[in-house]
Amino acid sequence: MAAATESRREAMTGLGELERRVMDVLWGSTGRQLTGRQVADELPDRAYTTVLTILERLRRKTLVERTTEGNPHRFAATASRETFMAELMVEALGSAQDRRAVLVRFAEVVSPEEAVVLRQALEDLPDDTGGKRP
Amino acid sequence: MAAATESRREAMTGLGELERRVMDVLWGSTGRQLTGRQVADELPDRAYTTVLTILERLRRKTLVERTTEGNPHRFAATASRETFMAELMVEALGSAQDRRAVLVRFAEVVSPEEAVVLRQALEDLPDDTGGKRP
DNA sequence: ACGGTACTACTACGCTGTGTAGAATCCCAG
DNA sequence: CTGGGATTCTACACAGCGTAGTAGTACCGT
Repeated sequence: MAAATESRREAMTGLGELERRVMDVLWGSTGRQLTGRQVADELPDRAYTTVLTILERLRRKTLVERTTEGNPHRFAATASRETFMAELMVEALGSAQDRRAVLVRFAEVVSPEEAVVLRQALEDLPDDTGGKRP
Repeated sequence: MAAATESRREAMTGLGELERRVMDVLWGSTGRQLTGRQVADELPDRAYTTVLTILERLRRKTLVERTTEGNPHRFAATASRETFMAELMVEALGSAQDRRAVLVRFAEVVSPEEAVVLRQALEDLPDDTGGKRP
């Protein structure tokens, strides 16, 4: 099989298909550290060594960390899925000059439900509500 | 020279370095349609044909559209930078199961100034504040 | 102590995407 | 109908991802 055919929708994360699946396993394990074997078992259609390679590459990308206590190394995601996604969003935002405009556009583009959630989340912030202007 | 060395920060957009520069030219031209020549002139360190190739690839990705009136084709971005970025953010959001959690995290992660902007943008929305349910 | 077993590390290869650009072709103006 | 720019075709190098074998290493049971 081939590799990167990610129609940019998937490329969003900057990860390949299998890389994402591996991260999903890690994220899905309630933050618990998993051995390479355990991760590989969740991906039965891939060879164990393949999964290990991916885990190592993910480690280089600082998405995964490894605890080397005893022999079976254990792997865990360095950030929760939510944090990762949120950071992704912030990065997208950050690469624009006019963040303001992007945010406005974003507010327009998200679904109404999400707008509500977001509004709520912003209100629940410990921070001030008042007139900050950059 | 080599190609994709985009440390995932840049890969965010799913675009390569030159592709992004080309988009920047297009976005920077106030939405005006530019000929391939004009775009290439903004990127003096690249060959004209190189720029044309990129433009064509961008067109395949539906990021750029071409108007074929007369001979000098004219190119323009299909969406504003802001819209593109905002869509990118939405995509990141959409690829998570728990959009709610991501949004909450996002609210926490953005800078206070941006939180304010976002809040404002959400309030300025023509939409209602209350309970929309599809 | 020795062999088996499991784990890790090293190495390699094919495919696709991006950057790069020359070559070939096309089309309009003069 | 000819020159010159514009457009399209074709090609190549290199990096990243998917894929996995092989080799090296540590541990465990007998």
